Amino acid sequence: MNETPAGRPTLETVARAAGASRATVSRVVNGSTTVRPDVAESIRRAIADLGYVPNPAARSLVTQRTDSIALILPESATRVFSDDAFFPGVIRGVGEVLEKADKQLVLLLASTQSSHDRILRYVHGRTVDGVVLASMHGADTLPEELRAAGVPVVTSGRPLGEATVPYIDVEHASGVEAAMRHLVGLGRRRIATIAGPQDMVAGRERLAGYLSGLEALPGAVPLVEEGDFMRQSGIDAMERLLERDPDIDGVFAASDLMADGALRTLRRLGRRVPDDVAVIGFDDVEAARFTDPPLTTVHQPIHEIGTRLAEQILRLVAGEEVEASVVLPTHLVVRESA
Amino acid sequence: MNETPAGRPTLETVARAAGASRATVSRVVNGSTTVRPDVAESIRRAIADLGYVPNPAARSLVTQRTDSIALILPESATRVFSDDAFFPGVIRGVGEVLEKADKQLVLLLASTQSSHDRILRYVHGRTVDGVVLASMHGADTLPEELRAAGVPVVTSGRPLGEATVPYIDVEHASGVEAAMRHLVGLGRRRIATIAGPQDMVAGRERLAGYLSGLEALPGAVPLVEEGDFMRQSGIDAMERLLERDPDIDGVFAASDLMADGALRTLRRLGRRVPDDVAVIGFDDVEAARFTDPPLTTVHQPIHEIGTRLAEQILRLVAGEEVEASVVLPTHLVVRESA
DNA sequence: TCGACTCGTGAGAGCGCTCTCTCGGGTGTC
DNA sequence: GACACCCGAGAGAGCGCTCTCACGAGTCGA
Repeated sequence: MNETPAGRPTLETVARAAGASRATVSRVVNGSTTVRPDVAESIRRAIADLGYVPNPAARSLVTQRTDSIALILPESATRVFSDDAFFPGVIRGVGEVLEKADKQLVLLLASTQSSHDRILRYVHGRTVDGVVLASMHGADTLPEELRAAGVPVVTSGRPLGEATVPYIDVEHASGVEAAMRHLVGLGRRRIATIAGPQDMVAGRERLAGYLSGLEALPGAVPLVEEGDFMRQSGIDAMERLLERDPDIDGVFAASDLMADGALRTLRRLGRRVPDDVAVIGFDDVEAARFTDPPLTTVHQPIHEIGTRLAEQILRLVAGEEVEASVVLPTHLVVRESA
Repeated sequence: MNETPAGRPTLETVARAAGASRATVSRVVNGSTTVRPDVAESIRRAIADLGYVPNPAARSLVTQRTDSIALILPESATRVFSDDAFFPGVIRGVGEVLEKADKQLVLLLASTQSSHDRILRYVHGRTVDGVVLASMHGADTLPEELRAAGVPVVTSGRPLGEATVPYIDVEHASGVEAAMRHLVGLGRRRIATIAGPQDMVAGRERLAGYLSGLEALPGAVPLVEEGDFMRQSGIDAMERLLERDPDIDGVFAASDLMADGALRTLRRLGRRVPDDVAVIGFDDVEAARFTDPPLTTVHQPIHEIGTRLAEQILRLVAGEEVEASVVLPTHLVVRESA
């Protein structure tokens, strides 16, 4: 009935227009070198003329690949993790690398319950070739389940408990230790910490860094209050800390936001920073340059976490081996608060 | 050779296991009601036993749907637009609604040049059923091109120039006017503004709101410096403003970040806020509660922008009509800076 | 000059699903 | 009791692509 189908051109359409077979057109589309140059050229022209674009569904049906990677963000991460900057930073890093590799980024926001199943369905349905899992809280079973499903997985942040999948993380403890050395070097002797949530590895390791850094001070007792990485919790924790010991002269906060909160409490209670109390944060988010005074903090390479995550998952998807873990360096950025 | 294929179960596998035909299993999977209950039940059991999950590629090959929606974020938006909070906020809103509708969210980060083509390829390849376009700079041609490609599109923020696709935006001008009334009501007479980029509608309309709000002050001359929505530009713009007129007693900044920057400059130059100079921002991001003093600002419903975007694109994809535009209300949140 | 290769190309199967069409058998009507 | 009807279920085509296999033509050595 219809000689010229109205819809999108298919391989068949292109083949007819170029006077070649579907197979040869497919070869050209996929960059095979075994096609005679002039034939390839006329096929390319036909593709351009017709505006042909391969149908990815048809392609993945046969190749069993989808050329897309899922990035799973726990709901909490979308607003909590240390700072909002973490989330966009990682996404951009991942996106950048995936774009170069011509892979799609499928975003799965894991809001609690139901999403767990939904994610597993996606993965079992092979909607994606691989999964990047960002900053898990607690001992989430998702990494393990995904691994069991036979899908390549990389996580951001070492999982609590035994690590069963490759991960990318940063040197939490050594970064904090550098911060502690800096405080001690400034002559601070009563150093407290505002720790992060202890159900996250980042929270735990930064606390561990504080404790080990404290060993440089013989006889010093740990002074710890826990926050949730957000600003308000830093404000509150600093109050509790000062109640417990009014003579604190140094504070390490496990996130910049909490450090900023601490700064506010200190200012409100009449302490001068850094004169009376030196404060160091962790993350080095944009806002750290704008606190009052500008925040000395432990820098972590957020963007690189994203690019590394993407690189690893691409290698796994390609069937290559990857290191069980990549731990990126952190370093102290000295500004005015310490 | 192999009676029991090792791979994932297909409809065929399930059909054999349940003693039914592929068609009937398909009916059950897709919730058709015309299947005898006992048959449906045994099929469901077979599905559960085998862990069957439909292959989305095969499905979209025949249905011509992909059940996924692209969210396109210009590179700049991922770090600039008003505040980082905007980006995650919109994503979460969009993701939330799409998840409920069982659609996938495909994130396309449009980093300048090449991505333009890549996006068009995606869309022409029908990798997605619809597109949500976030906060375009300038007179981007993308909305128009997408529309021409016959793909449902919704944009966030009214595009500059003629709007050819449905959009979601907020009441910039009237929100700013409320802010201006507030300043005038406080007795301020020399009111300046730190405007946003004038190649973005948000920047223009907020400036328009300032100008129209200024009309309540007979004889008042507009005092405008332009920023880029970021904090540093607010710091700088406020300096220029004070050079031009040291007696400024009110400032409207087109973003909270710029307002925070202005606050810093004012403090540094010895102005008291709000006593000497009252300051109002726009956005009502989290950080606005923590500026010094806490920022009076125009609230915009970031999360709702996301949910509305998703709702509209879902309706378009479903073939329904949608309003050419949805403009969400803004309102003034009075804190201490004005 | 002939057989053995290589190289470019086409034919055709089949990926897993949906959906139309068809058909058998049960029900209802007069 | 005969006919029309409806409902549940199966057969089979086909979505657009990749990839194996086969084949014809050209190349080369003996």
